[in-house]
Amino acid sequence: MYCLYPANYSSSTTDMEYNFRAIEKKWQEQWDQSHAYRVSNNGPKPKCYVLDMFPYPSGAGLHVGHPLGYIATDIYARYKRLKGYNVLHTMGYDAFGLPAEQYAMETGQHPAVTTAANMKTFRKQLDNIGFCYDWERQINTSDPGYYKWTQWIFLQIFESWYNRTTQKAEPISGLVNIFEKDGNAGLICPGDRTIQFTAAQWQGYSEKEQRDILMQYRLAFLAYAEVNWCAALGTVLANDEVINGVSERGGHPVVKKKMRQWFLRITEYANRLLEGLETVSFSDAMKEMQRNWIGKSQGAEIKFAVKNSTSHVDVYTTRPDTIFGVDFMVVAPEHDLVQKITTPAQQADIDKYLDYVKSRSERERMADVKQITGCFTGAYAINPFDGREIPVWIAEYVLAGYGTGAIMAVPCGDQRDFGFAKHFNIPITNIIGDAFNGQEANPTKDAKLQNSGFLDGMDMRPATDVVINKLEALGIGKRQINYKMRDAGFSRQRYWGEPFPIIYKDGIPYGMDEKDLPLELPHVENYKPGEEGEGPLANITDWVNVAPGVKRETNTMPGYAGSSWYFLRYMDPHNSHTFADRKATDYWNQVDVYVGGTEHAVGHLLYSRMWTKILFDLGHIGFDEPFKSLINQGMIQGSSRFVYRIHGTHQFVSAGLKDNYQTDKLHVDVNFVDGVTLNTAAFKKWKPDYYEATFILEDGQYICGTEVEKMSKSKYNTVNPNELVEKYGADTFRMYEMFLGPVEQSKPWDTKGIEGVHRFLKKLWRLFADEQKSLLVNEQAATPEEMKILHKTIHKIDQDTSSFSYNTAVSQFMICVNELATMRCHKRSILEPLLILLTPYAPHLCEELWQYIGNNESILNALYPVYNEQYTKESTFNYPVAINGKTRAEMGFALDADTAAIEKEVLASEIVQKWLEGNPPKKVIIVKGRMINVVI
RNA sequence: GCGGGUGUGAUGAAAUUGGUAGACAUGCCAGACUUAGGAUCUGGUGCUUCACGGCAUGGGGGUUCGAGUCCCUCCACCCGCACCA
Repeated sequence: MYCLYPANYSSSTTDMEYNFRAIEKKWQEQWDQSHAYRVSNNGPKPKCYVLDMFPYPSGAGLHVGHPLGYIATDIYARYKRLKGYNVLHTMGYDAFGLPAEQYAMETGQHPAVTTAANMKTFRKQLDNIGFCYDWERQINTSDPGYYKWTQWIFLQIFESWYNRTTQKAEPISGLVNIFEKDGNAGLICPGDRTIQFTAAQWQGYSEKEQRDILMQYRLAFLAYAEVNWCAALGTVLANDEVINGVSERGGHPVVKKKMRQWFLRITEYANRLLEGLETVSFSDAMKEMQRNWIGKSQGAEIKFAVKNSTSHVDVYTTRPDTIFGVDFMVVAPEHDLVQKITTPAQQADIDKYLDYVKSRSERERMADVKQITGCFTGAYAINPFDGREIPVWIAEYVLAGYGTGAIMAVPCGDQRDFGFAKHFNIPITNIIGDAFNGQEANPTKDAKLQNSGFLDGMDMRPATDVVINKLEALGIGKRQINYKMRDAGFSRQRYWGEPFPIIYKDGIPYGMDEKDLPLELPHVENYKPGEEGEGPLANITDWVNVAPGVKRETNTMPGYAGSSWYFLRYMDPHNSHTFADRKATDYWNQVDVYVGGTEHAVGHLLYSRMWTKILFDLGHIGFDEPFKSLINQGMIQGSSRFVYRIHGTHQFVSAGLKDNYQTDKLHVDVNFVDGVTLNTAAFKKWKPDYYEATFILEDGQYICGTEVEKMSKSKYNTVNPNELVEKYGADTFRMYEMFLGPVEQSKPWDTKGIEGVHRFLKKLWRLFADEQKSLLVNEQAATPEEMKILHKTIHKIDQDTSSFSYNTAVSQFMICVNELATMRCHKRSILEPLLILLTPYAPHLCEELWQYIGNNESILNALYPVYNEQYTKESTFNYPVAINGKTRAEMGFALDADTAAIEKEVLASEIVQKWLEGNPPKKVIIVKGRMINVVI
């Protein structure tokens, strides 16, 4: 357990010890009353927008991992304020989501009720830590006043198409105008490339036919896609709820089922999302992840005729140069073509294989590379260049959603194709001569082609173009840019999400009238799914059926709907006329610094970037990238503790002795463990099961096993920030979280070191006041040494704070206070600037001392001290003197000393003479102000 | 499988970005003050050696006067993979 201080509940802050509880309470109340964190949407100061990824308000509350990023941004926001900026710093809740609904199913409590309660808990925990959020701007995505605008934006997307010529989203009404005049000539339909019609044809279409075509162009559109269908539960499951092919709850089988669902056509934005990365400052790793997700590749689409059939197999390949090495084709099992080309003789085998694939998750299909599966369709494709017959297979490793859902397999050049060919005894054609050894594929691009018809003898790289040109000339293929990214599924068969502002008239979807928004989520009595896997809303018939033949959409939007634009709502959160006033969005513009975890690298960040681009294209905002810079906080992991129970008994054996027994490993609450030593008395009282526990000790103690895992309630390794704030105060807690290490780095939580930070704050306090003598601060002039440490500190803190290097900033504060304490410096001219520097980190303590030494204005608005180099300049440097790179001595020289003079003195020194052993040095390297190296 | 990240004392980490490895803390050891210490202060603390010295930044190799930092290669762990948010 933690060591305990005597409870220090005095409400007075005039006694001269560091009474953090009273101080923090006092200033939090005062700042609240004075609206110290209220921010206006204008003013003469430059703006700065500092944003945290807002949390999902889970029932478990905050643990110490959550505030890591929040503290970092809070320090930054306070720092920028002291530097003279108008800082927008806000917090809210991403309050729609699956856990609340699951909880509702288990307990019958309405998600709105539990969510409100959770938000209250979060707020209390956040307040405890002393953040400078403007809480008047708090938002909640499940509030109708908020999701009204989520629905409104959805309608904008629904009523838009992506004009590939102008490269932006435009209103669908403009597209209709074009169709009426010219048909869709030159406007490739993104939903179905085969759609072609003239103006006359368009005008002849029925409304349904016209709207069906428009749907293929819309940026929010309906299409069929597979979901995880659990027949036993009668519901669609999230990937999270499926474990090894069965439902998490109940262990029932889960299969794929096609359902009509909403999608966002994010693929139209693929290229802009890629290019936009050049304009933002995200880490290289983050950009790399987004690039890989978008997955742009260049290659060719090739049409292969199928023998004795009118069908053809379209494949996408990045390596058209290897076309003579194609030994088989693989079509995705769910591809429409499969049923058309399978021969009667193979039908039974194919059906069996399709059943198998239905039970496999996409992840399993891609990850299980050792287990090669597939099935021959009986059909043969024809190589257009040499007429070779190529067997067509289906295999789970080819996914329908990528490219054309079919590949040409070149075993000598692709390892997976190679493995497949070996496994099914398909003969391998070698088109790269010696570069292929027959043992493994060689994916080289730098070989000379052989066995390749008209390409024989050609290098692979130029051959690519030759093949594509020929394909295009023959009209059986074309150059094609492809993206791995798929359109984003936007439907959930769930209750607790935004209802779609869509009604179906005779099955045709229409957007609702803006003036009827928000379409509020109706109250339901239970959360059971509707028929055929529809969401619970389908059961509320009088809500669904608006009028005869007029029905509402019963799906709801996914979690990322509300979070794709929330940063805009903070700018103008109470506006009831628009999602955010254009003046406000123009003023605040992009988020200057956005902080959150890497787990959002490809989901949330890509979606919000897309929404921003759409709103920009449609003229609603003036910028097309939401986040100017992004910092990824590391994950705080939990350090779990384990006890070992001898199988079938109540006896627990210490970790060092466990191998002598057959034991069960059980999590134990980390709060019962000091380091690795178990508090056996507390453990026995933990659960009734353990009341009769007995222990086999080593050296008189019970030692626990340890493991680093995700911090989670179920693993009993969570640490609640409230308890630490209670014991040490918010200022200590804030600084300790920062002192742990770089914000970007993941690390397991360990409470042990928090004492050191607390001691530091107490030591700082004693520079100002003392139990016996009370106020110590005096008006004496500072010495050069004192000015030197002060200005060194200003320099380092300013730099580190602006670059989010908070761990090293905290150590600099410690170094500074240690030195000042040694010098017994109590001078106002030194301590006052130091307090301002520290304010972003420990605001309560700094405000208290600031007022204590006679300031009347709040330190929150003080002026940041300015570094003056003149106080830190050194005239001499203590050079490390190395022999062959190994430091052997130190010698001091003036920084402006002559190199030759230094060399002479170094060579003459006793230690260097000793190592030289009378020989002349081979070389002497002198780096001014750095080091000296003598090579012998 | 693919993609991204991390690896330095007993522990969290630092290292002016190729220049004294281990700053600052925690822990531990010794001491001072003290009725007391859970306050405070002082000193010590990578490993090894009596010492001179030698060895140390996940393993192996390389470039360099000089490598934690750059290059090659191998290993271990963590995170994500499209319906958790």
